[in-house]
Amino acid sequence: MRTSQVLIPTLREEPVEAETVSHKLMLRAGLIRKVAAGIYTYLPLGLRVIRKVEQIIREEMNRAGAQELLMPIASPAELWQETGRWNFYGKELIRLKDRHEREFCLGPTHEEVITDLFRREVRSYRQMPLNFYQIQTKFRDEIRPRFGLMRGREFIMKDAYSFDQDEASARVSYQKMYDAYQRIFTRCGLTFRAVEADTGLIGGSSSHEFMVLADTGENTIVYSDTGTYAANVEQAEVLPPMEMDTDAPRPLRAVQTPRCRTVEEVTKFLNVSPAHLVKTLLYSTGKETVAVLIRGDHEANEIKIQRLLRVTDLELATPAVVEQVTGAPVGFAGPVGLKDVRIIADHAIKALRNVVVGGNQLDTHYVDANSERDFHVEQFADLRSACAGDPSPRKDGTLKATRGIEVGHVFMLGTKYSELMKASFLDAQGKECLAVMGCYGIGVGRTAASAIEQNHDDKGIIWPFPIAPFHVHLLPLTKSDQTAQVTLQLYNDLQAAGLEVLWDDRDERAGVKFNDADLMGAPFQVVIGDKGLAEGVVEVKTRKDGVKLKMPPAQVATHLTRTHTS
RNA sequence: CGGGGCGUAGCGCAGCUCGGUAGCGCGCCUGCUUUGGGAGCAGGAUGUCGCAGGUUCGAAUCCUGUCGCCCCGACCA
Repeated sequence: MRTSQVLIPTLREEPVEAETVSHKLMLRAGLIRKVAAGIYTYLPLGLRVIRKVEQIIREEMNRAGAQELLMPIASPAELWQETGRWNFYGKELIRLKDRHEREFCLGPTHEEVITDLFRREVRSYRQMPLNFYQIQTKFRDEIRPRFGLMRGREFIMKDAYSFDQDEASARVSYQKMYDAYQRIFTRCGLTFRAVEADTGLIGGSSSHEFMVLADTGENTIVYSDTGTYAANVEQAEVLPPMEMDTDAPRPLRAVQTPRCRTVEEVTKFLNVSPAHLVKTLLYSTGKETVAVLIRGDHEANEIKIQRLLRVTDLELATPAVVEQVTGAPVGFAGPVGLKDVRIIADHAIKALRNVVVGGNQLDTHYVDANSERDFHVEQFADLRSACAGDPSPRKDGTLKATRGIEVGHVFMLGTKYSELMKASFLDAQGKECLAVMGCYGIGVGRTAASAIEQNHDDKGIIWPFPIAPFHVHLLPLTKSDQTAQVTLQLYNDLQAAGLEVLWDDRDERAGVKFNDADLMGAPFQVVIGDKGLAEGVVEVKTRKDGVKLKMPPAQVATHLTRTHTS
């Protein structure tokens, strides 16, 4: 393709609206343009990348035995009411009414629609297992869209849904998708890791997220330094402490801690380590207020707390509630003498002796508090997030932490949707059974953006070959007949060799062409100019390492096909 | 939704305190020169100053409202 015949509006300056590398570069390299918050147009170059990622996904999904179909973007409210998600999904679901006042939503995901299809069309175990997928635009009215394609409100997703006769078979389907995902992200040139993830209130036995390792990731993952364990911190299990404090209990004392509210302030003032302070977090569940005790240097994990309490709604109590419950302003809550509130605690608390806790009174804390003697904990459980340095829950090493971008998620759904929507089939014994389901998502745009996060330098994008919008960027620098002739010849030769070629035929100076080519990030650049042609050569530059090779034009096609496959 | 910030030419910004002809750089158009890492000179085009009210002889500037966007926290591919 010739640059003069395609819209590639590169930007010289950094767009102010963009924060992350991938967002900046996607705008600067002319891949996308914003239409509204979290809603983008894919320009020709960006669309080529999207299509490449889609094609890789399509090939691997087909290879794994999934069949492609395409469901509608708009779906009727009734289906969503059947599963209760019409209400549960809340404001994230974009709703609309047709001319007859009938309610619809724009699909954020398609469990309802696919389950409806299954129950209408599938009768017998002989038709199973089944796995359907689609690559389609989704709408989620995100609270805060950001980072360009990383978190859009409208985005392209590959979603797949499997239907099996039983758990064992469902696990096979799940594993097939897991393996397909490994191949997909590997082919996209990403460094990633599959981690155990939260199964949330949906339940089910397994869930894995595929995390692209990048500092700009919105998730934290932990993994064993010597073993295979890896999980999202939200999910990662924390083992109960191995060793107990052996100090003899000292008598409880109240001390004045003027203007000390935070863990940092209190521990600094009292000169104790945060590991010997217990913070008391008050949570409202909608039904009651619960006190959660967490060691000062640990982080409460609200998902774990929700799971233990079996609630879907969990929020830190408002200052008014805190004051009502503790009789003191925020910052001085403690378990000692706390009335009418259940107290639950993280495992780590059990091991502690003589700790600092809030005094339930302004500017007051207790020191040398001990559980059972001074306060009663109803239940100890794993309630905190894992952190670097914790032992791996598989006992296969010590955990390390890193940031990740979630590009894919595979999920065992069990019978949640088949039960609610009565998606059943007849087994070999003629018995009616519920389909065991799985669902599997990949963010297409997010995958492309992640590739940029992992592959760029200060000049621009460095596309992995399989998803590059073009493989070769032809840069004729001079206007001689010879240059024109060689360029045209190369353009034809390289395309004949199966390479996708972008030909910068603009009347621009060398510097402009070089900079734009580096920005757009094709894996190879071929520079044609009178200087080289005088010696009978053109220059082949590899974007990744900047290495330049001189060779006769006739050798370029062979050289490139050999290089990129090696 | 809570907190912070911003809306002035295609892009990046100044002007706003203290009301009085709307500016700068880049880009764009024309011409000449230049041509291997973001050229030089000359000429030119481009704005309902986010929108709606109000105050005023007069509003980009002051007041009120509203919409949009960005950043920090709870969701997710």
